Amino acid sequence: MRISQYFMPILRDDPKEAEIASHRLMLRSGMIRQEAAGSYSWLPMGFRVLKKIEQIVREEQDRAGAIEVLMPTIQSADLWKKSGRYNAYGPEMLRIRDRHDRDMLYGPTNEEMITDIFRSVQSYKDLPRNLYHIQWKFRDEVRPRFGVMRGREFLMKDAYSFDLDREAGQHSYNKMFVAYLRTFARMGLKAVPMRAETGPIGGKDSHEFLILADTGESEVFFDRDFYDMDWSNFDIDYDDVGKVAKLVDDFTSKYAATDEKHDKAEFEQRVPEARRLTGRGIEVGHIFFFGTKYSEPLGCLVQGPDGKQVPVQSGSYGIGVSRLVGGIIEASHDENGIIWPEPVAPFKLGLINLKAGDAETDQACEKIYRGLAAKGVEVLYDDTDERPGGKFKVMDLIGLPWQVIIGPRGLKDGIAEVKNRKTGERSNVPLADIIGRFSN
RNA sequence: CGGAGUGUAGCGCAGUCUGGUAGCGCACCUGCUUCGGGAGCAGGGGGUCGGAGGUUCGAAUCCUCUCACUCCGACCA
Repeated sequence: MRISQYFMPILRDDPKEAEIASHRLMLRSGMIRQEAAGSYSWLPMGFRVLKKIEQIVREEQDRAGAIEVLMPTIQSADLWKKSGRYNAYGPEMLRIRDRHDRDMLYGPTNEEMITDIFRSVQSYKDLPRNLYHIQWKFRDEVRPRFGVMRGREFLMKDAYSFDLDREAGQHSYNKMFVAYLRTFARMGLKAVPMRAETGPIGGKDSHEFLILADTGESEVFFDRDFYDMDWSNFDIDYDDVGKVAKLVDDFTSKYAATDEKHDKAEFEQRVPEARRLTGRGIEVGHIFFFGTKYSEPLGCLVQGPDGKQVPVQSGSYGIGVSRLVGGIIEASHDENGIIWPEPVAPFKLGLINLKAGDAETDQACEKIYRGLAAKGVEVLYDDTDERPGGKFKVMDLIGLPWQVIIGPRGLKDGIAEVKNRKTGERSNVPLADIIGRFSN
């Protein structure tokens, strides 16, 4: 993409309303634009990141055997009245009337709807199943803040598992647990699973996945061992019940809790002082096992091998996709701007033409730009006639993992400068080697 | 929902107390000089002053109502 043809409204100054780093940087780098309290338009740069994250989530859900569907944002209130949550949910739920005066709502979640969908299944032979979708939700928060980290409208992946009995349900829960470890690790995050309150959704088993960031909403206490574990390689056979359970055990046997669940005495007893870590965390995922909480009232029954009808056992599994965009920035930025982990970066590298309009420089840049594009490398090419200083600032701000800098000075010797955004490391690379270096 | 604020050009702000031609910086456009970490000079464009009503010869400014947004607290993926 050529910046001269792109839409990337960079703000030179900090917008006054943005208090935290991710919000400030997302506005400055032209990723988002606020439309109302807690609701944002995703501009090209932000949208690219959102889609990358969404795709990683999708791939890991699929890998774990979940099946993608898409349910509407606007739901009929009927199902919610049946489950009892229409009254229980409170003003967070945005209630709407259609032209026939029917009660509708903008879905804050989809347990009722998916359970109703699943009622068509009659036999245990069609279990287990796990259905998920990635859809916009709306929760009318009293006080939205922190940009996309706590908006009212947000993109969420929610999955729902259906099993015949508690034991099978546990395996479904464990599979999602492992899928979450993989998902966050692929984004360059260490999201620590912590035992959680089950909250209004209810249920027995529940874990939250939190990433560490100073601006996190809750205080967290955990064992340093988490950081020494292998977060990169959970290549696992999801059908191997024992191995999946073992991995979950490994990650849940160590102490980790948010302030809500924190038990000081237990923490001090189980974790040696040298390994005790405290900090703040941002919740990016939450999984529940809630059994028959919805299947019973909504009549989602299947016939077991013994011919008896039983309500299915369910769990639900959420990931805050749009929140992750902010969360990743909170976990990865410096005073100059964003530092994107490569798997979610909007572009892999930024190509800077230091002297646009100069025939030789233009030609060298053009050759590299086309060469990389031909190899499928995502390049943002700054072909504008801005001054070098401004280009450097903007490129650091938007945080692409690599910068390739080409100007007359290096061109004399046939070299380009390659800069790593994260480490700041620079090296001179012969022009002829650039394309090879960045093609996979 | 309690408390505190703010709405004036794309962004950041002054002007409001004390009514009298709507300003400044950045950004933007034109030209010239510059050109490896946010350049200089000259010229220029852009505003229903959040909205409605009122007072007045005259309202960004005073009065009434209203809407939106931000921050702190309680609450949350």
